[in-house]
Amino acid sequence: MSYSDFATLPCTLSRPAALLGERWTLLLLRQIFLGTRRFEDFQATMDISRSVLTDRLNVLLQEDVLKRVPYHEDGRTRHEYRLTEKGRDLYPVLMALRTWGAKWMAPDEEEFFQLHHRDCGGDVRAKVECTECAAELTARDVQVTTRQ
Amino acid sequence: MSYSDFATLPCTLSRPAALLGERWTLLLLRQIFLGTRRFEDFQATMDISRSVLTDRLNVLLQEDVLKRVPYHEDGRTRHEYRLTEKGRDLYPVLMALRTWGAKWMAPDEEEFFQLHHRDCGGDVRAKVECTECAAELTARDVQVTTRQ
DNA sequence: AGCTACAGTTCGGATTCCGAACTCAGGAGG
DNA sequence: CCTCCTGAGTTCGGAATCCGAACTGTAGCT
Repeated sequence: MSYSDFATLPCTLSRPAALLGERWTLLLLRQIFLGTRRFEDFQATMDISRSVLTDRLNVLLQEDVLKRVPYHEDGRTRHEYRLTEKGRDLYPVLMALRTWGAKWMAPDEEEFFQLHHRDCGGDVRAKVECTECAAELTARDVQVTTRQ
Repeated sequence: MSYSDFATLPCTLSRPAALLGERWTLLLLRQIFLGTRRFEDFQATMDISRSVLTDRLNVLLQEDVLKRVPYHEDGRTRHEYRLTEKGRDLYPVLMALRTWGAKWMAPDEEEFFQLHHRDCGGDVRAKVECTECAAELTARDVQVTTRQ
């Protein structure tokens, strides 16, 4: 079993983990959620090599996380990369990373960006809950049943 | 700015994203949350090369996500890798991946493992909420304010 | 026609990864 | 004491991936 086999295991955790676990992919998604959409802007802000950027964008297009959308500027037609619904749905993953980072890897300096609930100005955090009783859960509250 | 610079940016999202975005790291954490603790078992179940496994474990030790704990077997003392509190706190990240995977990458076959709330047997899912008003949030409900 | 900007592609060298063999420590068995 | 065995790495040569820089192609503007 090689790395890429985890992308096809019948496991709803290994599949996303293999996809997003490739180098640069999480950082690329961060940049996208921050509003970057164009090849040149990804390249300039992240300083990723152009060939790897091409590859990662293509993988995310293929997985239907991103879509190429035409736009007009100076009367020209170009394309930009935007999140699909599937891609937007990755928000909790990024927020879970950020919530963890805020607790355990917080920088001394000022934060690079801040997030607030539009309606009430409150802070944003990720959590795990039970769909039945709505209790907030930690790893210890959850029973794992492995197949066989 | 190279890849590793994202690990030291004053950004609570880029730091975890750079750490967990290295190849194998998310899959390694998955295996740990499934109960694997020993070098040989990681190597056998994931089929990762031994040198890369050594490297990834060392990074997670250095970041205080894992700790080496002595154990006894056949009268011998060996060491195993266990989650620290910081490591256990990554649970929402893995659950967010799984929630996304269940919605968008679900396999046709039977799931590799299942999760249930110990107390009530309910399903487990990750979500994003506002710490003020407790509303569940999507990317569109959140205002991003970039520094400067 | 020439210049510019965006969005890639190509390619040689550097880095990382892989697989297999090797090392090392400690206990068991003789 | 000597040898075997096992877990946990380390080493190393070849393969794959990544990087940086240059190159290509397309379309509009002057």
